[in-house]
Amino acid sequence: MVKVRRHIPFLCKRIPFMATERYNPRVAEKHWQKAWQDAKLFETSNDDPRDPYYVLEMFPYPSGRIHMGHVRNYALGDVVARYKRAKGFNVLHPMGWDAFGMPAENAAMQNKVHPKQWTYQNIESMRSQLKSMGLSLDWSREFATCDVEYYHRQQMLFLDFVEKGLVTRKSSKVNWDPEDMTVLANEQVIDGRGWRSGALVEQRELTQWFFRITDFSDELLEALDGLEQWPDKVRLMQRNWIGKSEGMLIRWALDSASAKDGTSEIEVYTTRPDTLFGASFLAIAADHPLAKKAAETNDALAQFNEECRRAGTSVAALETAEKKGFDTGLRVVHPLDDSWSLPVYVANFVLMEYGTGAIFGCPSGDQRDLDFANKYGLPVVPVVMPKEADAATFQITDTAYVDDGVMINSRFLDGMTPAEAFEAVAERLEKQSIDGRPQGERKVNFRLRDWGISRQRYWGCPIPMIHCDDCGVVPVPKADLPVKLPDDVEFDRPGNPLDRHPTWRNVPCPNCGKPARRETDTMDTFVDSSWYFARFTAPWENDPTDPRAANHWLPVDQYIGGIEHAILHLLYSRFFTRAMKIAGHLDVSEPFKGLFTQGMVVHETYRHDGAWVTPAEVRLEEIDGKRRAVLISSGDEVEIGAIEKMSKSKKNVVDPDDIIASYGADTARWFVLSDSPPERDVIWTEAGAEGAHRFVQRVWRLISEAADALRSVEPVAAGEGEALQVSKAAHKAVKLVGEDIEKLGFNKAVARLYELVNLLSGPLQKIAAGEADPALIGACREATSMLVTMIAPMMPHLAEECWKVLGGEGFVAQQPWPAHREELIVENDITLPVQINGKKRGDLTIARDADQLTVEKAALALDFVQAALNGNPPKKVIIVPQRIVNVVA
RNA sequence: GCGGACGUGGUGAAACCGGUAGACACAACAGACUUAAAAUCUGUCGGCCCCAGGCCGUGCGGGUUCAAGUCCCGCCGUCCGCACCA
Repeated sequence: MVKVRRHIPFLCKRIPFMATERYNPRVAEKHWQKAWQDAKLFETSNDDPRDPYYVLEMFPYPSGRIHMGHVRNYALGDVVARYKRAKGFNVLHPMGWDAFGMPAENAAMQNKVHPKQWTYQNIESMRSQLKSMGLSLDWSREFATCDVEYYHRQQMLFLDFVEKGLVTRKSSKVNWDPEDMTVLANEQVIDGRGWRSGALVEQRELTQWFFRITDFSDELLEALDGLEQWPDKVRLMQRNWIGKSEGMLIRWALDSASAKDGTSEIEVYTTRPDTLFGASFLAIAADHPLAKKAAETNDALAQFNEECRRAGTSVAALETAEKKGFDTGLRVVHPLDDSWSLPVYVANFVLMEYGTGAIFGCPSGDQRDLDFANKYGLPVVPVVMPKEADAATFQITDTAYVDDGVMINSRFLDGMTPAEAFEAVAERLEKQSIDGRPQGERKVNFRLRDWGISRQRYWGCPIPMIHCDDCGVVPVPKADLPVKLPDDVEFDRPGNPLDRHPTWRNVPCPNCGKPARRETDTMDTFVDSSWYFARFTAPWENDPTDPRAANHWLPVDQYIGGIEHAILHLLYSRFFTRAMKIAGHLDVSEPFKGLFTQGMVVHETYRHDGAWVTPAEVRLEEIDGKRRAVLISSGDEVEIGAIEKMSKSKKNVVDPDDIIASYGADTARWFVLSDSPPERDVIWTEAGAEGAHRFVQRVWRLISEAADALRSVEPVAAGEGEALQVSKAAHKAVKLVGEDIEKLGFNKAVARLYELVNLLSGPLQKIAAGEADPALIGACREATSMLVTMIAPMMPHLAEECWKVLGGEGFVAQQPWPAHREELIVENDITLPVQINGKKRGDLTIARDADQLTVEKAALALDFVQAALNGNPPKKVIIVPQRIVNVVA
């Protein structure tokens, strides 16, 4: 038995089917999209008196084509937007383009296209792709972040932030490619080498612009508690990212032999002062001033420091690398015992950016320190042990003990808990002094660093500052904004074309008029996406926002996007909103009230002769229950690989254009909403898409064939018989589907709609055949109206088509969500499962309002209960009202 | 390395606050219709057995409970983020 399925079936062959034609999405979808546009149905007024509701999906990067991830993201948001409109809200649902960034410059280098041209062309084609999805977007508010009109306002905001002291300049490290003479992004560094040149990448210090997000560390952390409509995991990720810790700064004196020219101590930050007696070394970052100084007279150390700098700037690279250290030869004196001295190492896992760039290592209490100590033969003294362990024999060899317990080998701390020991050490060190200052002080530390926004690239928002030899760094006067990107640039050489632009760079100083130079760094693209949601509320304004409009719409009621943005984008936007508030552009602190993070779209991978093959080149067969894949062109068998995130490199991509062209947008939307819960990954399968499409056709067939009979009758809920079952099912579905959509449980809403259609199919076929009584027709008239209104947020074109054939007025997109009647939903009798000793043995059907005693009596009278009890009284009868009966025999 | 998640039939999943495990769909199989195919419709569909019944079953091993997919402890596996990709 061989079954063959083509990936994309062609539905052009029209098959006559009883009275009606097959639904043709290609015609219907275009028609309704135009009709909505002509009626300006989704253009939103800021003055509408209804309650506002702001739905926003993360705007796309214009890579050129939409992918299935976009389809899923925007389908989810569109359901919410259309549903909320039906619930009577004035909905704002805008769209724009996150249009600055590296790919445009890469394209410029590779294909000799100007980034601007490349970007705007991509936007053109992606806009028409998005429009083919039938999204209820207000396109009149559209903008791209690379529009001068947008980045002009971003420059205004930047200057406001400078004025409010929210911007600073300081030195920070970048990946430097010595061959291409250019700064590389982390993703451009592969195994420590530049992706293009292959040269070993170095770390270089550059003076760069920063937003002072760390001024808000505590505020951003505390306010997370108020974000109740955010996923817990995102709040937790942000909490960990901000990384508040309560610890101590401890000053360690260098011993007399080590101290030289002004440096007499090393300041260390620790969260575990309680483990001080377990210390066996100090470790400092390669960029620590002392490491640099020591390297001046120690070539081997200088070389080691260089090696650390080559490791790249990403934390992941540092931490996964083998832990290495280099003994500086310096020694420090233990703060609680001046006869005890410890060695000072430079270590590759200590970061200058965190704390003081120096740590003390307690090998018994930290796995990393233990590995380090074992490698370099340093002592390991256990200082915390589990409560029940024996201090005399407790030892640490390969695994550090990191849990709570009792202090040992720690002199005056012995017997205390670590928390008590923390206090004891803190009190002592606060009183001790070194060089006239306390040796230790309590300090709250954050892992969060200031936000470096300088990028040495062309395709970004120019930072509106001017460098003057006499006046220093001077802001561009607001009247001179925008600082426009020059169009006449070349990408024939690596590096930032703004740096070598002959005229753009040279300007008179706005202060003194002498020749000066523009800042040639542009802003991180995260800046662009940190306030676009506010700009959407009044994109026509000359100022960055119209505060009235911003306060009317913000915070965004429902924000939807990928989990990959859980930390940076969302944290930066939260900071930006606060900064804009300080600058008077709006009066809210949090940008997003509700957040939803959707999963990815994944697909099977296929390989042939070691090369990846696209799904479109493959035919799937099933022979004797075994799935196999063959190349359409040659018939060769193809290896079916793992299911992975759709990516160009693995070629496991499905082009939404192809899907929409063959099945229509409604099928694509329905598919991505079905089956998988939206927060989880969804596997795109061709069979699943066909199944979704069959449902589209089925709904159309059932409704259009019965439409003639339905059109002329009044919708009315029935009181008895088969018609009552129809009414009950419809009213119940209205209630449950609404609840599911409110909770963003779209897969469950879809399942309930399938259920309703399954139930309606018999009666509707009867009506089409002219065999139904008036009560059934009336009930079905109401039920189909309800069904069509309910599928409208998900499959808007099909719904309009059905609405029309049923003789509905106007657009279904403007219909209110149906109201259900509670009395049709409540059942008089309920069926309770009856368990004996926790195992289900049967059911009990009884009046809904029966009291506990009645239920117990009825349950005990059941024959299988009697049989199980065998004449004995039950030990216990547990009745959970409306849920279950459990008889313990 | 650190941080976060996830794991239920052949597959995607559902199961509210600890209360009928597998709703709904995909795939598969059987039948109806058809000259045939497609489409459509009907039925079966976790495993095992002594099959009107029963036993086992939610990654693995323990525990709490009248009752565990759900709570607790310990493992195993998969995926995501880590500050210049967006």
